[in-house]
Formats: sequence, C-alpha cells, structure tokens
Amino acid sequence: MDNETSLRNERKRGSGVKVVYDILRDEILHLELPPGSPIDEVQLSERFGMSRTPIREALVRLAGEGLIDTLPNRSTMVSQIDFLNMHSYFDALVLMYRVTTQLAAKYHRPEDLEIVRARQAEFAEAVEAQDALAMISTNAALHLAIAEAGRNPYFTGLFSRLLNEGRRLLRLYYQSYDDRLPRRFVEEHDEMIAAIAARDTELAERLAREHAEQIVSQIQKLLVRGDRLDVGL
Amino acid sequence: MDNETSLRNERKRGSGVKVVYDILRDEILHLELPPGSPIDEVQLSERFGMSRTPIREALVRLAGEGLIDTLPNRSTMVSQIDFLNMHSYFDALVLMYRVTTQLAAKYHRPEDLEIVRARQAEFAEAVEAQDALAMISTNAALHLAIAEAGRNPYFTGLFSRLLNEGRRLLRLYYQSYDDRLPRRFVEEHDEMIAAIAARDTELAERLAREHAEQIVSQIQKLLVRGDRLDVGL
DNA sequence: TGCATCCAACTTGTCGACAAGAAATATGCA
DNA sequence: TGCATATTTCTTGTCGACAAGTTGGATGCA
Repeated sequence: MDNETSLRNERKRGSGVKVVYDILRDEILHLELPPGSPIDEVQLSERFGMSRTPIREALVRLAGEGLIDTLPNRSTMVSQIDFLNMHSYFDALVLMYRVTTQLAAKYHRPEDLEIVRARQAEFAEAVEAQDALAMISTNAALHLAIAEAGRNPYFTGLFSRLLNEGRRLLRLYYQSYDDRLPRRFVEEHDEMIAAIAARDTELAERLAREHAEQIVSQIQKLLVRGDRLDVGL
Repeated sequence: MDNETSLRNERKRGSGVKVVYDILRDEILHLELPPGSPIDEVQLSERFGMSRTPIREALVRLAGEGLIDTLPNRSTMVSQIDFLNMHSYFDALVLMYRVTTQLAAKYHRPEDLEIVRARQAEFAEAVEAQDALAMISTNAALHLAIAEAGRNPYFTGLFSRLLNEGRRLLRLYYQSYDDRLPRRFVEEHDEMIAAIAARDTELAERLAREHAEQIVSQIQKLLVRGDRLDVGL
C-alpha cells in the first residue's frame, strides 16, 4: 500500500495524526496487527511518509485507550487480550448492554430510531450473507447506535471500548460462528428495538440482559473450546 | 515554584512526561487551573525546563481523558464542566458506586480491607477537622480503594474518571459543605465496609446506592443554589 | 468614519538530528 | 568450553528550529 506515502505532500497540517491513529486502530481491531505485534516508530514514519512526531502522538493516544502497551525506553507492541480476567470484561459488557438499552428506551428521539433500524437492517443483511466478520462489526454498530440514543457519554464511551475489545476477541473465533444462533439474535434485536420504541424501560433492560448473557455464554463456549485448541491455557 | 525548572539536568529520561502530566492533572482537578484556562506549550516548556515535545505528549494524554480541549492550530484550554448534561454524570456515578461496592463484597481479599479501612480513617479525620477539601479527596480515595477490591479494571477506570470529575465539580461549592452531613457519611461508610467484609453483596449494593443517591441529591442542592448565585444558568 | 484587506506576531504542527537506555553481539578470562 | 564483561546496534526520548495556520491590529480605500 504505497499510496499512503504518496500523499505525503498533499497532507493537511494536523491531519496526519488522525490518519495514523485511525488506520492503526483499525488494523489492531481487525487483528491485522495481532496482539504482541511490535510497533516500530521509524518503520511507521517511513510507511506513512511523515516524521516520528505525529506517529508518536497517535501511539500515545492508542496507548491511552489500552490498545497498545509501551515499555519505557524499549519496545511498544499491540496489547494482549487478557484471557485470565475475562470475567471482568463480561461483567462490564453485560452491564453496559443493560444500562445503555434502558436509557435508550427512556431518552431516545425519533431520529435515533431511524439510525438504529438502519443498523439492524445491516446486521440482518450480514446474517443473511453468513458473513461472520460483518456480523461482528454491524452488531457492534447497532448496539453503539442504541447507546447513543441513551445520551450518556460516560456509558457510551465505556461501551464503545468494550465493543471494540470484543471485536478483537471475537475475530479470533469467527470461524466457529455458526449461522443458527445469529438468526435468533436478529429476532432479539427486533424485540429490543420494539421495547425501546415503546419506551418500556423495564422490558428493554430485561431483553438487553438476556441478549447480552446469551452472547457472553456463546463467547465463553467458544473460549473454552479455543483455549484448549489454540491457546493451551 | 522554581524548583521545577531547577531539576532540569537531573531528570531521568522518560520521567518528564509523567511529571508534567501529574502536576497539570492535579492543578486542573484542584481548580488551580480553572475551566477555560489557556494552556500554552512554550510557557509550560519554560516552566518545567524541558522542550515542547514531552509537554505535548502530556497534553495529548490529558486531552484523551477529557481534561483539556484542543482547538486544532489554535489554542488548547482546560475543558469546561458541563452543567447541562449533569444527569448523565449522576447516573453514571450512582451506577459505578453500586457496582464497584457490590463487586468488592464479592471479590475482596483481606489485604484490600486494610487499605479501605485506612482510607476511611483518613476520611473520618478530614470530617473531624472540618476540612472540606480533604473530605472530597479522601472520600474519592476511599471509594476508589473499594473499587480496586472489586477487581474490575473497566469499572474502576470509569469510576476513577467520574470521581475526578466530581472533585472538580465539588470544589466549586466546597464552601457550602456543612459539617453535619459528612458525619453521617462516615457512618454510612462504616456500614458499607462491614457489608463488604461480610461478603453480603446485596446489602453492600443497597447501601452504596443509598449513599450515592444521598451524595447526588446533596450536590444537586448545591448546584441549584450555585447555579442561581454564581453561574446564572 | 466604516469597512475590507493586508501584514505582523503568536501558537501550534512537523521535521531532522542527537542522546540515552536496553538488547544483542562480541570479547576476554578462567 | 562456559561465563562475565565490554561494545555495538537499535529503538525510544528529547531537543531546537522551521513551517503553516490563526488572530488581532495596521493600513488603505470609499
């Protein structure tokens, strides 16, 4: 991909950091840069055709979100996915599913629902096409849209981070995704959206919890299998 | 405070960023740098006796936590406290109080309780001394210690951010803190700690919720008064 | 006088170079 | 040969300087 460096002279001042940040973030979340990959500043500066300064700024931001780990004076690398503290992750994920859906039922505006329904359509499309990667990302986009409708930036921020972390995790196992369960997810999404539209906060919360727990147990099943097969914990 | 610049030659490589970050963060949270204060890089680099590079890195990190706002190519300043979306803040704060306390009851180890009790002693001391500023910071430290005992870094991270935001907020009104309510807080803390020690997750959660709602309503009272008197919203 | 334009001074963004710390390699000694 | 130590190499951390964009004031025109 040399078109990245070819843009070196037409770059607008201040945009370089964002470009590097966005691309690296994508590559980390898509596991093109798998956990443990070394991150070399000079290599990146050559690749993007800019000096190390904006590269470093992008790396500092990625480190702030926990996507990369920096060993002082030594190397920096893509952060590991922590298989040992997984229950912390699941606890936080389920709670954010619940609270963001509940708040969406409470605070959503009509225009929010349009976006949510569009995302749900995209998810259904991915399920129809049996495209596991697309399922993962459209599912995250749908739930993030619901969270946005809840209008609490603190929850939305944490939830977004958790969903991204989940994309990284799930992508490790996307081969194991069969196409039976996702169809059920589509139905569950429809029920959740209906509850939100009806402003039934209690029902929305309950559906979200069940949905989240379903997903978590699905992931855990994959993890147990995966741990034995691939990771060997 | 010129002892900051005087250390310029004895500084260890890589420590500069942390120093600047910690000091600025403190000054922002303590409102020594009030919201809206301009942040000038060269001024800071003169003050700390180092080049702009490490200063900028510290600023990027502060921006990542939302403590400062950066206008591209223009100025950067201490971020405003958002009085309009306050209910989002309170929702998140109460939920984190509840969940971290509940998890502490579930997962704490003996050594955690020692730290928690030490923090509680410091809080009681601040109440005894009627030192409102110390109350605010020792209260935050206590609840953060409880959260650490719950061992969920996602919740602890968000909670820490919320408590810091709260320090900034409360400090605006610390004059209004009377000394009757804080004594009650000490008792409530004791009850919460006892519930945690007994591993009674339900009770711990309920006490935390009541405690948090008490605090929130206290802040809201101050805010209504304050909005009229000082801010004029 | 009022307004648009231009110019100057600041501030931030980027660069290339150098220094320091750590890992890898080479060297010397037993 | 095996181990401790010195040296080289590589990566990151810091620096001073320059470039670009913005702001506010000066200048010129109607």
